[in-house]
Amino acid sequence: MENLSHSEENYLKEIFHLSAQSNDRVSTNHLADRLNAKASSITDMLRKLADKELVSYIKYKGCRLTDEGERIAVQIIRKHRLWETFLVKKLSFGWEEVHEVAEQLEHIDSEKLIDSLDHFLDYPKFDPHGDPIPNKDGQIEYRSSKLKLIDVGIKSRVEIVRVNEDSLSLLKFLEQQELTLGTVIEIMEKFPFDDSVRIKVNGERNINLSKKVIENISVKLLDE
Amino acid sequence: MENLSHSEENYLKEIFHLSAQSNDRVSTNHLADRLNAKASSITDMLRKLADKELVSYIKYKGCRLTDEGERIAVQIIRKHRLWETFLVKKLSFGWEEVHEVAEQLEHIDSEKLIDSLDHFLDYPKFDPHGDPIPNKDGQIEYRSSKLKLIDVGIKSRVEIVRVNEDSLSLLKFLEQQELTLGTVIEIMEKFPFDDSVRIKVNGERNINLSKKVIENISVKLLDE
DNA sequence: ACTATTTTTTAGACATGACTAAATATTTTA
DNA sequence: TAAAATATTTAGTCATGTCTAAAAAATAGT
Ligand SMILES: [Mn+2]
Ligand SMILES: [Mn+2]
Ligand SMILES: [Mn+2]
Ligand SMILES: [Mn+2]
Repeated sequence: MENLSHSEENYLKEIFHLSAQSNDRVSTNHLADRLNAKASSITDMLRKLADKELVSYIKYKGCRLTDEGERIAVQIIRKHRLWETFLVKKLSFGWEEVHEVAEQLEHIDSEKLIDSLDHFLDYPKFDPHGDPIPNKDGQIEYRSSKLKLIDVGIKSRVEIVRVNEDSLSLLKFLEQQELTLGTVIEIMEKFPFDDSVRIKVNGERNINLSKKVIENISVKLLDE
Repeated sequence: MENLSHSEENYLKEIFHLSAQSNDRVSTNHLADRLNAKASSITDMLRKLADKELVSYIKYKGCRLTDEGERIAVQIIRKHRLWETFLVKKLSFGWEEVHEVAEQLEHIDSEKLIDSLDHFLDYPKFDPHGDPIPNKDGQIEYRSSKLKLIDVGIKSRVEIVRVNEDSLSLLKFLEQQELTLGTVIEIMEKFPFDDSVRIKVNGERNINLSKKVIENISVKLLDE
C-alpha cells in the first residue's frame, strides 16, 4: 500500500532473501555486503524501515521483516520473476540476460500490469532459473526437496530444476554446455580431492563439473 | 549514452513536446506548468541540463534541446509509445489506462529490451492514441496532414487517426461512445454558437460533440 | 518614458540516500 | 576475563531534486 522508493524496496527484498537462508535476524554487515553499500548506510535505512514498521530492528542485533514488510518483499519478488519469465518466454532473452533488466522492472508500480502479465504468461509457476513465482496472494510453492547436485550420490539420475542466478558467468557456462532446466544428469564418478564430478548428460555425453558448478545447481531425483 | 535520472529524462521529453508546438525557445513558466513544478526548480534543472550539453539555455530566454538532448528525448518517447502499444495489444489495457504506466516504463534502461519489444510488437508505426512511434534510429514518420476534427467542413467524410491522450476523461468518453481510431465520421451540422457539431458515426448513428471534444481529435479526409 | 505586471532568477531551506571517519558495542581468542 | 578483533552505530558531509520568499529582469500599458 505504501509508496516506497526503489532503495527501500531493494532492502526489503534482500532482507527476505537473507532471512530465507538463515532464519535468524539479518545482520547489518551481511546486508551491506549484498547491497553493495556501507554498513552505516544500512543502519540509516533500517531505522527508516523500522519507523514505517516494515522491519523489526534491534540495535546491534540486526533486523527481520514484519508481516507487512514480508508481504511487500514477496510482491517485489513476484514482479521480478514474472518479468524475467516474460523476457525469456516472449522476448527471447537468454537466462543470463534477464536479471539486470528485472532489477529495474520489479519497481514498476501497477497491480493491474503485473496481474495482466501473469495472465499473459499463463500463470507460470517458476522463473527461468527455476525459482518459484509467488502468486497474487503472495503464496510461494516451494519445491518439496532442496537437493543440490553436489549432494547427489553416485549413479543417481536427476533432473536440473533450478540454478543459482547470482553468477552471470555460471549461467553463460551452463547455457553453452546445454545444461538447462529439465536436463537429465547421471552422476558417473566423484572426485573427492576437489569435489568435482563426472556426469552423463541426457544419456549422451560425459562432462566434468567443478565443485563451484555443482553446488549451484538444484535437482530432483528421478526414480528408475 | 549518459546516465540520466528519471527527472532529467522527463524534462527532456517535455521540452521536446513543447518545442514541437511552438518551435520557439521553451519558457521556464511553460515548463513549470507542464511538469507540475515551480519555476525555480525549472531554472535549477535547466542549468544542470545545460552543463551536460543536453539543452541550450539562455537566462531569461528559455531553452531548446541540443542535438544530443533531442536524440535522448526521442528515444524516451519511443519507449513510452512502444510500452503503451504493448499494454493495449498484448495485455488488454484500455487506451485510457496506459499512459500512467508508460510514464514509469519509459525510464527502463535497456536497448535490447526496447528493440526486442519493438520486434515482438511487429514494429508498430503508431501508438494506441495514434501518435507516431520513433524507430530505433530516432526517425519519426509524422502524418502528412494535421487536420483536426474541429476544422473539418460540413458534409466531409473523415476517419479518426489520433486523439489527444492528455485527458483521461476524454479517452474514456470516446471509448464509451465507440469513437476509436479508424472510426469513420461525417459532419452533418455545425453549431456556430458553441462550436459543437452533429456527426454521423460509421454511417449509422448521429451524435453531438462539443468543441472540447472535436478540437482533440485528429482525422484524415476520405475521398469519396 | 515611466510605471505596473508578469516572468524568471537567486538565496536559503529541506528531505532523501549515500559516504567517510571516529566512537562504541559485541564477540573472539588467548 | 582482559585484550584484540570485528561489527555496528554515530557524527558530520555531500549530491540530488524540490520548495518558498525575495530580488531582478523583461514586458505591457498608459
Ligand atoms: Mn533475478
Ligand atoms: Mn530468477
Ligand atoms: Mn502517453
Ligand atoms: Mn500515446
